[in-house]
Amino acid sequence: MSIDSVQAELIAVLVAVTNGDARVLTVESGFALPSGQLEPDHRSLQTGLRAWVERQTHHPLGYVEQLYTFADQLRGHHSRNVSISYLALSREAASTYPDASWVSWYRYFPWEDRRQGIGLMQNVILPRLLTWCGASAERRQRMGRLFGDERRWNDELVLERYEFLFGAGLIPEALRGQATAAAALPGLEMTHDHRRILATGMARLRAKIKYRPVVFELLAKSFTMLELQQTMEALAGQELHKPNFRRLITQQELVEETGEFTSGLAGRPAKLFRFRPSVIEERSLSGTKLPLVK
Amino acid sequence: MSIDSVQAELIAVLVAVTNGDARVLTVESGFALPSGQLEPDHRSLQTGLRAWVERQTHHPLGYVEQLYTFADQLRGHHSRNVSISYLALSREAASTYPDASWVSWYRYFPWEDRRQGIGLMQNVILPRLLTWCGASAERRQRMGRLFGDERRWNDELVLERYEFLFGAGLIPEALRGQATAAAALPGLEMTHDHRRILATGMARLRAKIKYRPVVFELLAKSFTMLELQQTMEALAGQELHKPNFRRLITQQELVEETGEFTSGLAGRPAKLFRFRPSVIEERSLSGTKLPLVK
DNA sequence: ACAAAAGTGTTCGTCTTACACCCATGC
DNA sequence: GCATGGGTGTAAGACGAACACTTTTGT
Repeated sequence: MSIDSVQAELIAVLVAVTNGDARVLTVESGFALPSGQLEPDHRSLQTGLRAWVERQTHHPLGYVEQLYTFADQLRGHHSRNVSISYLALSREAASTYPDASWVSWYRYFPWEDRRQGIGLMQNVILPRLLTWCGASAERRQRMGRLFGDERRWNDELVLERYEFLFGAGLIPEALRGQATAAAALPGLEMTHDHRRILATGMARLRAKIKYRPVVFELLAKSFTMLELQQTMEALAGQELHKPNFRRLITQQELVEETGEFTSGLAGRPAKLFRFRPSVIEERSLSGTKLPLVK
Repeated sequence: MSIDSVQAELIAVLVAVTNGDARVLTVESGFALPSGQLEPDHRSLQTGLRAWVERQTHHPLGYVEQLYTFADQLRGHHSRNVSISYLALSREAASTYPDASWVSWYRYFPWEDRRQGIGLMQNVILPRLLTWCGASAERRQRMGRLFGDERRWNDELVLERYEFLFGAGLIPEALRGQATAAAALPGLEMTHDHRRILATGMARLRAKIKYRPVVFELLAKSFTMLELQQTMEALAGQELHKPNFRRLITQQELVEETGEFTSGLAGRPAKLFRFRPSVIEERSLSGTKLPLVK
């Protein structure tokens, strides 16, 4: 039972939604997620991450949640790198530090955005997956469950879909060090397994918004129903049924009217709402619900 | 950006269900969860845990899932201990290694078992919590949501309830190093924050069985509907409505008849079922549902 | 015969989904 | 007037919970 020398690193999936666009904070021109070494004066992992991100972005972090921990074995050494990844919600800050940029997460996962139709899916991805499946009934079945069927698309399977595509050799990260450079799918590449970590964060957030009122961390203090809906849609990558969305939100008494209205835009002025702070506690114990597509 | 010296430790919440009793593997006479140092020859954390538990219990591990990672700051040192906790499902093995024992998890959390009535809750816990709440409406409200109300008890809030009791000073672990030794609640103590880790594992498992068919990791190859139901009840700490339970399970086509029957017991012989292996994949993507109480 | 457990049918009410429609503003 | 977005009512249907009842064994 030898005692191992280990380094601990924090990796953040920091999400904001701006203009109906779900974005992550990246470094190295979008090629990496921000990460940093755990420092000895941090009392806990969470405070360590918080301090570190706030120093970088000059913006207070809202919700923070641990995602996953994994260990890389450093070749040749008896040393090891433990990476602890976090999901954090924020709003896009004016002053991000140099070299950092907010990038739409759908640039890394174009197939996860179904709001503008599913042409990419049907014309590019499905055909290539089908050839990879070949005669294997098992592969076809799993493919059907992950990707198929317009109706009953499960938005939470981001990671599973990524790993399926990875296994099918359609993800550049999977091909590193291999000669077979099969043409990759549309979608930006990332260093190491950062794209996998991002997929984990997306999946977690898509699941989370359905039973905890974390969306409000992504919105301004007051907002219209449409803004709220479009934020949800940006995260889910799907359109929602407007009338039912309104009802669901109001029924749950998550929000209250501010008394103000929007103006100057097309259409009838919309009521402005604010989040009822008293429900932060409550809802975390019961659950928030969403209507299904369109 | 100083590089920190870190040790990594694995902690397991290893669960089995035997005779309608949900149990965890413990060491030190039930005072600690099994844990071990991460060794350099483990390729990943998961395989490290797997190898380590299988060596200890001589039983193959079924389902394994990461729970949470936290860091202790070692006083006086510039050194740090990173603990990575796991939930693992197994069946009780004949040969566990010396000093290890399976203990019902309700011995640590008696209030989480509502199958034999809720006398403890009503007679001991609620009165003491009420005095602690005093006039604070906020505390009372939160208490009501976590503990109250017979009807609409949420079985997944194991950790939240533990932390509420912790905050109320009713958990011995909270009082260490303090003079005020208020009489603690029934329920075994554990070292460090192992009881909190166990609570995390219980909560995760109670949530998991509702949307992934992991229960089958805990059962023999063939089983009756009643055995399946009692296993679920042991985990949930609640009784389920028998006729509806049957229907829900059969409707979902999770199981198939083996053709065999039980015999020798009281009552009408029961059909034996086996889990349909083909659904391991499927269900992990859709979901399993359960009826509510009694 | 009776207790104990297995197993089935059906009703009632709620929640989800979808459709249809009216309202208020800018151009 | 008409396009755009805001907002409400309601009916069809799926699903969950509860109740009543029949069947098959051991003692």
